[in-house]
Amino acid sequence: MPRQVDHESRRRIVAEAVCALADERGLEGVTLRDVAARAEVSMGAVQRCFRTKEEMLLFALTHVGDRITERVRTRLVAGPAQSARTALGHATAEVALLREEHRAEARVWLAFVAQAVVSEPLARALRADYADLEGAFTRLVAEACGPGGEEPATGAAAAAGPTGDGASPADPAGDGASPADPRTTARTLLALADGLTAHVLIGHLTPRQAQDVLHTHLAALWERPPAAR
Amino acid sequence: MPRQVDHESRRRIVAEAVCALADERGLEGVTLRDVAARAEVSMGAVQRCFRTKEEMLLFALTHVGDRITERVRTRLVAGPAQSARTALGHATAEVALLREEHRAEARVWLAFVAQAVVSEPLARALRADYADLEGAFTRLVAEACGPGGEEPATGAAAAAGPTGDGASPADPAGDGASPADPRTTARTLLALADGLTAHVLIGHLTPRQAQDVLHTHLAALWERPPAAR
DNA sequence: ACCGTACCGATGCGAGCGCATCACAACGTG
DNA sequence: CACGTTGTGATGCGCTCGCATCGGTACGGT
Repeated sequence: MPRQVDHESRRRIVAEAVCALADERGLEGVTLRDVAARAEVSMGAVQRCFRTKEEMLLFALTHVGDRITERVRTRLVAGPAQSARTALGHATAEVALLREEHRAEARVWLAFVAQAVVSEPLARALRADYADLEGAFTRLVAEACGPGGEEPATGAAAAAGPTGDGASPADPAGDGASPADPRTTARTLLALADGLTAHVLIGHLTPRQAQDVLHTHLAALWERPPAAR
Repeated sequence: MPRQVDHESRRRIVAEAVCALADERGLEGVTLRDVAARAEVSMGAVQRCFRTKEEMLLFALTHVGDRITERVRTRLVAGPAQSARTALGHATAEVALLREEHRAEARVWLAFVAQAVVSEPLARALRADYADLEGAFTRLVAEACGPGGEEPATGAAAAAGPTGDGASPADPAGDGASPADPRTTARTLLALADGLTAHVLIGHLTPRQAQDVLHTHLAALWERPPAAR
């Protein structure tokens, strides 16, 4: 055996095994032994990479999160010539993990979300991911609905990053005619995407039906006067 | 001891204990011993009520599901004089479990949704609940947007029940100007509510922010020409 | 009054868990 | 070429889990 192996790549291999197991048997079915067997390494190797099980799960979560946001970013810069509106549609569909080949990721993600409710470290990682996504979506929405509405999206809008305001002030007036700022629209899209993911996973909706819902919602967005948003 | 006790009420007590534990420690933290201790009964009593642990969880899930749908129904028939639009807003907020006192139910619900991904019996129960909700919401949407849009909701529209078509046909034309039928609108509301619930639970949104998102989305619904929907 | 019966609570069991430990093997170095 | 260092994989330990079992107990019928 080599005197020193690439720890980082091994961590990724283990993380993949965690995801595979979480996909088929849920997060409860993820044990150190099974992970080691699935990753085709010894249990000791897994324990060398991660001091504790929770640390392993946390790494797997950030691994999946990075992969998803990376894919969204790739999807956006791949077609910079497209309008911001279609770019937003693609990004949302990507986040919703509706495509068949990403079903596994969706299951893993939902499992982690549920676990994060009772595990603060996981919740922190999840919040960071969502903050990034919300920032990117907010910029995209502003671009799609703001100036003209149809011109191509700039690549810069796709770059994710922290947005600053942790807690938005929320409109003081409880009135109904709220202006619906881009941030709120982005939050709506994100929550809708996650809800659809869950509904598809438990079999309440087919991927096609979820796609329809998403498509209809986006279409309704553009029909409203863009300047008002 | 009485020769025969009320099994049904005991099952409910045990179900409450399951929910309490799932709320604070997640579904993985629910063990037969702890459930028995929390319900202040012996472990043998729990095993008498439910043959297996999964049967116990399934009962707890339907218990919670019934309570939520019951609350939605109550909320609707309580104010029959209100417009269908505000009724729909109240119902959606209720399903989203945004109120502080229902946070526990939200946590339990999310835990069950995640578990249902790998447990077909749980998934079945969940699908049944969602089918009911979708039916009720579809009727409510049709009433709110259909004939006039503002007249009071009838009590009949609030009664939940199976709707029939298991798989909607989905529009054949892949075009953008879809008419957005009430069913699709209802599915959007349901998915949005669930997504918001999850985002609040993991701390990405505050309840207030989620309420704003919901409120804005509903307001946008009514601004569009009602006849077109 | 008594006995049958249905129920209860405690205990036992096998399995599986996360984590700690340890002898060994494979390199880089003198 | 020998040696120390370092990573490795198997094994052990303490614990808790779900589930099965069993003697004790308090009714209800006759």
